[in-house]
Amino acid sequence: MTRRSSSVTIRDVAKQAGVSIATVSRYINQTATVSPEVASRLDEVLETLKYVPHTAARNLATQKTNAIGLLLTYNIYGDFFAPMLRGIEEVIADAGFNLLISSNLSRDGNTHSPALGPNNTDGILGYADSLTESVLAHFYHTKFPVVLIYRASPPHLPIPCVTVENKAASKEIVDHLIDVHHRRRIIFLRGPEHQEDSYWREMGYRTSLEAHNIPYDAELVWPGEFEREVAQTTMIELILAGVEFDAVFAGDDDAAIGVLAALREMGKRVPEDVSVVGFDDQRSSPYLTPSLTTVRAPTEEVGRVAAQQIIKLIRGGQADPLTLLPTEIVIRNSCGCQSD
Amino acid sequence: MTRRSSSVTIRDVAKQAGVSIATVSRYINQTATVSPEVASRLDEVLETLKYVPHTAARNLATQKTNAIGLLLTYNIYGDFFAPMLRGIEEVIADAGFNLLISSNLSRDGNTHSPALGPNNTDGILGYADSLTESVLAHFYHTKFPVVLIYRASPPHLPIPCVTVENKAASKEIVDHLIDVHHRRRIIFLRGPEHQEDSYWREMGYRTSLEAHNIPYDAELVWPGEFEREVAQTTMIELILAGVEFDAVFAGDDDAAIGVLAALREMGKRVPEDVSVVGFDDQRSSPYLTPSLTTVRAPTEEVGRVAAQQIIKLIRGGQADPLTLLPTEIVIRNSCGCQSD
DNA sequence: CCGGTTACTGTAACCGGTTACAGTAACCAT
DNA sequence: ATGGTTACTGTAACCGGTTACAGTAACCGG
Repeated sequence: MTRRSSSVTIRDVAKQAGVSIATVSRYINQTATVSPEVASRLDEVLETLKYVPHTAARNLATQKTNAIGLLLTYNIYGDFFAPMLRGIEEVIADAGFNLLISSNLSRDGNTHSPALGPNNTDGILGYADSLTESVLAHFYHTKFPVVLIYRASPPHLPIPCVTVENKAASKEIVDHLIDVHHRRRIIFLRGPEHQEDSYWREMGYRTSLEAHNIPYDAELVWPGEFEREVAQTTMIELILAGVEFDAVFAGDDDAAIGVLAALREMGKRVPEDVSVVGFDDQRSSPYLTPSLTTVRAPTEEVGRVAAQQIIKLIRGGQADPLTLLPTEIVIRNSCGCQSD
Repeated sequence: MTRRSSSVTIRDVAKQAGVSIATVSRYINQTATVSPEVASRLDEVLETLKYVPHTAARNLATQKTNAIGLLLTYNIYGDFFAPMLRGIEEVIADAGFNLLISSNLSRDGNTHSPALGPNNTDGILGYADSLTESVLAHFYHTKFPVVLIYRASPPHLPIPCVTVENKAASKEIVDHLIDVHHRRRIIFLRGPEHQEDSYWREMGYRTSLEAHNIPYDAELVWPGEFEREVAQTTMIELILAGVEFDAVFAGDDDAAIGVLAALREMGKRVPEDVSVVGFDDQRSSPYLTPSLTTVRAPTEEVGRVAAQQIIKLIRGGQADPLTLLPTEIVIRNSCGCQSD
């Protein structure tokens, strides 16, 4: 066939304007000055021909892709995902990069290499456990820019990461339950095992108990998996089993919704009989009944910061080893307070 | 400098294996058979060298990018976004494409050409009004594959689109209000002007009224903008203005949340005094008080279908001019029914 | 033994840009 | 006039793949 692509190339422009392709390239990229006459002639030709440089050709020549990859895990549910993406997209677009997204559930099973990497991106953002440790190690040793989101870097791989402060806010919200509402038997619903957020939230919970001389009681800590249904059935079982408690720290807001449903179902009043608190401050949390006391995580900011970090790295700079974004507790009614 | 990129190229592989680069290429792409000895030698070399073909080079040579673009508008809030993306990503990944995302809020203001187009994607998915009509026309005439999501194609541009059935379900839910709950003065809260979903939902509302011989009353139709706050203040004003009504079709679930808040604030009971229904069935809708009667839109399916269509187009096939995904009303308590 | 397949392989010309290097002309100071 | 700048421009060699075309050897039927 040898049919050239129908698109207009730099040579077409050069011919039309009566200059060499090098001049066209230089003018377009502003990498050298061009005589005024040539400039205006080029302006005109570029306009009439509607020339757009071919990305692949440019990438090949410059050895840059101008794209940043975002690696996701399959479980992109949840409210927090859209804001995170917005944060990322915003700064990436402003910096003139494109965003490439891939989730690692790809059909090729567990090929150790992800769909995004050095050959099609200038750097990648790895969400949670979307990257295995071995891939991470490989990227690290080849100095390929990577920033981790919602995940700490593995032991011997000092890869920059950005996530939110879980422990302090968890302690604070449990403190609130104890200090303000005099709760002492507080159930904690864990997230998925080996999940970092979950781990640190539990640490916050334990730290608060310790600080108040309340012994840790294994009978009060159960799986909630950050999921509504799981939390709901767990709570129902606990109640049926006769476990005594006066408050629930649900792990996250999704689980809190399940807890609320379970308590209503079992005839317990919130917040009179039991206080309930969550973590995340989802969009719907203010509108639950009662409105949910929880912890606000600056999700969009996480995205923004992560994007800034990877861009800094790509530009040859240093990134911060660890960015822990502050969280704040937001008091509503489910704990027993009377907010507006 | 002339420093070659550190990455291993097809020539390195060829040299190591003692064959020509053409042979390596053919083996990798399975475009021709290769003798068994060469094959096994290549397997080995590929493995030890960890060769990964350079995407840009391949794109340049084949004139394909193997990527699909998704154009977004700035307002990617909302629950519906994550599922839509999941649907898209799922089928795109399965088909071996990459997903490129860009929102059109880019700093270069309203440059008429979007960041994603023929030079860096094989086809694009345009969400809502992310593409201007003139760009759409240009793509259409150059036969560049485009599929529209949540938007109908403009008059003279038969571009495939996939969206959700709004009118029938809206009529059905208003029918329910009238037939089952004997409501007659039903407020409708419009979405943003010129928004297609909003238009068809209003058509459904009107059609239902007509079918029941209830005259359309302009006093009952007000802006809700699909936003919580707007809906809430609108409702409060209406009540203060003394408008009589016994039901509200909120336009969408977000607005319904605002309506619920306004009614509570003004001392009206739902559903005893007024029935409230929404549209979308957001994740939180079952957990509102009372649980929200609404319409379920198959958002993830929209993403999947759109992705399938664009892939079909890219592969040279025909796409369906219009895919209208069915919606279904889901009855809960806010209308007055007693669901579980 | 010979012509025609079949199976495989290599050479070299692309794809569409960027950029090192060399060259030209104009200008300036000596 | 001479040499040294400065300002601009063109030639051609890349970047790392794909693929048309040509070539070779082995095999097969007559």
